[in-house]
Amino acid sequence: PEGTDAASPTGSRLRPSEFVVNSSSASRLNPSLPLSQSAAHSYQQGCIRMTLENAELWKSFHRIGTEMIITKHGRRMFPHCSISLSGLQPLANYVIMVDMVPVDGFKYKWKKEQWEVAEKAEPQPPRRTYLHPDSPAVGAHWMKKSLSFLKMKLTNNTLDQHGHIILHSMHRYYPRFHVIQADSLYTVCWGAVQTFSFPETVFTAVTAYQNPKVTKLKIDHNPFAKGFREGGTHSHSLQRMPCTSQSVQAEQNKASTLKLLNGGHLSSWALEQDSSESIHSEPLEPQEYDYSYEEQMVPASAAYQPYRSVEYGKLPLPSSDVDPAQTLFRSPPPPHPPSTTEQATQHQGYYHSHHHHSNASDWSQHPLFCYSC
DNA sequence: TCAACTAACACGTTTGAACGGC
DNA sequence: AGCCGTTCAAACGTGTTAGTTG
Repeated sequence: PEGTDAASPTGSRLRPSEFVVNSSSASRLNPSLPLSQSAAHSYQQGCIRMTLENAELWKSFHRIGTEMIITKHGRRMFPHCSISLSGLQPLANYVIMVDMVPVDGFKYKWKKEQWEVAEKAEPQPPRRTYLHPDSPAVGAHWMKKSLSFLKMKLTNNTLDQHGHIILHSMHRYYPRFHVIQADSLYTVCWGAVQTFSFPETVFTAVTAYQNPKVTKLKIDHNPFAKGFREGGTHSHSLQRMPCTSQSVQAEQNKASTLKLLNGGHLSSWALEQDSSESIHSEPLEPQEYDYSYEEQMVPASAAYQPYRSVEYGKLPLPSSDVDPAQTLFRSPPPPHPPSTTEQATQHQGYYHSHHHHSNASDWSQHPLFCYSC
């Protein structure tokens, strides 16, 4: 609430004025805000680092276009989200959470062995957050070993009562990890939020696998799918499936996407941008995530430059009253492009510092969080 | 007609209780 | 009594497939 002190990740107490609260998406995404200025402020808050475990596996899927099955009763992710943390205060309590963020404003379809934009995205389902079962725990605990979100499940059932993450099929998402300094689940909303995401974790939610390459990769790596490996009862069906080369497919996707978008919706930015740099379009989906906190984009390291925030200067964004559909159409939907981040030697998370200073109602958007309480 | 979705299925993995040995 | 390792059955998770839905 306004007027209440909030703890920084470093444990220092900051005056409310240091947490600029503004629920206006236009303000949060103000192109005129110097990034370096934001970054400087963020680094003062602490130096929490997050690393994606099994990053190579994620990349393997990312190269061909990760698909995640969603079912009525909930399906685990594979690869599952697993991270490691450093830079936390050993004795301070933290809560770790994950939510899923739409990559763009499109619904996709699998046509002729490639993903194409089908239509505008459906209205976003109830946004839920998965709370790591160890939460809250001290920083020393979180840094002791990697954190697994193995048991997090995805569902397409908007009436789900089990607290699973609700997603739309044929839409693209990426997991976003929140590190919140808080002594208990009840005080989470008063803590500072630091958010991380990884470009290679973008996936398309599906009710049935579309790309046979994804199926094969899952069978090869997921122990639960061992029964379907070569020599199994069903593996023959995979071998019949024709495949196009990655490069050709990527070009086809790009071409089809641009073709579809052309016709008044495609901006010059979309034409200029290489698809590999447009995976992460978080800055273009402000309407998707209406928390009342200042959103600061801070690149974690130079190695992650390809994952930098969008250059707003190239975007002809109106100052306010942004029509979600129009905004989203300004962003070229990436046909799961090969990520340039594969060149990075480290897999440190793309780091946003959300110095959260909001009221409890903001968190009421997280049913799972309520369940935990 | 067709793409998307659902539920049943077979198979392998995981989990945890029960047990025995030290 | 407590700890450790093994066994085994039940529960769980997986992709496939045929049928259903819109």
